[in-house]
Amino acid sequence: MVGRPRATGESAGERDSRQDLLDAAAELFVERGYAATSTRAVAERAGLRQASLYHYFAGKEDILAVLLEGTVLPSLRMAGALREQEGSAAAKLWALCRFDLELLCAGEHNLGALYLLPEVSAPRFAEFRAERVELKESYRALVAQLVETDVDTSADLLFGLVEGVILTRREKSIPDVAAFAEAGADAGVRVVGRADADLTVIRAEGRRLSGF
Amino acid sequence: MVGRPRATGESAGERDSRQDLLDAAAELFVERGYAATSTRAVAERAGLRQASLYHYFAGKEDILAVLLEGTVLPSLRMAGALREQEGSAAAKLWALCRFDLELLCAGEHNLGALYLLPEVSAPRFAEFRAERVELKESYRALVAQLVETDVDTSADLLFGLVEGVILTRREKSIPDVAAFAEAGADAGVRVVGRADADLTVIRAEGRRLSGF
DNA sequence: ATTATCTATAGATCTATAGATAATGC
DNA sequence: ATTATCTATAGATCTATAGATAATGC
Repeated sequence: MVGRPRATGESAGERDSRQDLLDAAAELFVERGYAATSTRAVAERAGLRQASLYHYFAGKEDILAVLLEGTVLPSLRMAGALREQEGSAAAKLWALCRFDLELLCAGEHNLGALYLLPEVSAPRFAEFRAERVELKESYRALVAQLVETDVDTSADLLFGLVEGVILTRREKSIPDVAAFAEAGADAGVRVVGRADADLTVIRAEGRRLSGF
Repeated sequence: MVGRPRATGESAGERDSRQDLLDAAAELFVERGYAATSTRAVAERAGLRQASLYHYFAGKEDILAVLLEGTVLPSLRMAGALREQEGSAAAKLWALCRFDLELLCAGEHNLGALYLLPEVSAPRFAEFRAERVELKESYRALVAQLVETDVDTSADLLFGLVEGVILTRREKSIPDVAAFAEAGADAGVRVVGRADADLTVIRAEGRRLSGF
């Protein structure tokens, strides 16, 4: 290994020190929040001394920005892929809900909880926020094809249903993620007024669309 | 007014300085978060100097505890009142969802966002968290009467749908709160599988139950 | 020579306490 | 005398920078 050895004796994790820092920050930001997490806490959890963090990141905000970016991009890509396919709006909505729910439930840390941090409203994170607005637009466009009135309200409620899993996950672990995501997607299409009788068909088409 | 006058010249607000401090803290904790809000910021927004805050509160945590307490108690009371009435589970669930949604949408500040603060997981706020668990139990008990399988999952999704409005409210204002709350309650009973055909009846009974 | 780390620290906070002061009430 | 406020400050952070050091690579 090039460079001075760590004072702790440990060597970098499976990937590298930068990734060690991101992992440590993810865990601490989710559990304690951004402002309450010091650069010292992040660095030391990663096995480094506080100042060494500045070799990899321009500052604390930079770390949060990198973490946030990683959480929306997959959903945006999925929404785009669905848009370009043939299929019913209900099935696309089902597939999008399921995908987002799986993503929010996946991973050791509840990374979706980063959205909840009040610091995210700072100008520094405007790009991230714009991407979330774009994702919400995708939901809205599908909802518009499925309900006659109150498109905005339905889209708000549906988006809330999906993101509500972040709050659920904060208080308990979700044992069967796949089942939970499907049940959530079912609930999503019910919110926009699909009768249970149609669900079997929608689900089957939704699963097919997810493969692309 | 007894006591030394404020250095700012202002006198206390409509109620008293303690309430001025609570209002200021509510606004700042919701917008910037707990750790990122200094006692100086709270005191000065309330028109006092930093140290004067300690005349009313033992510390910063104490302020958050008081604010949190005020946000669950009304919902718990409503859940209790519904439990003691005659009525269908679907109508009770509708009424509870509507009540909570109204509450979360009411008030100048998005006080529900206080639940999102990572600091709430500290031992100091265990009582508040226990009360939220109790509220969630009320949802679960009603859901258990309405779905056959996956009671827990349905209750999680439903609770998420309701609390999701906190996230919605962070990004946009809700113009017609009453309409939004009813639409949300409708969506709630749909999530537990009620067909649209039954909704008119459920709504009518739910509104009647809300009056108690 | 380059790199990854370290130690040390300046300067800016922030919380909570000690004790003074400017009102009213008795 | 009591109360609500103030000023001042101790002590504990915390972020970011400066500059040293211990490896490898050439």
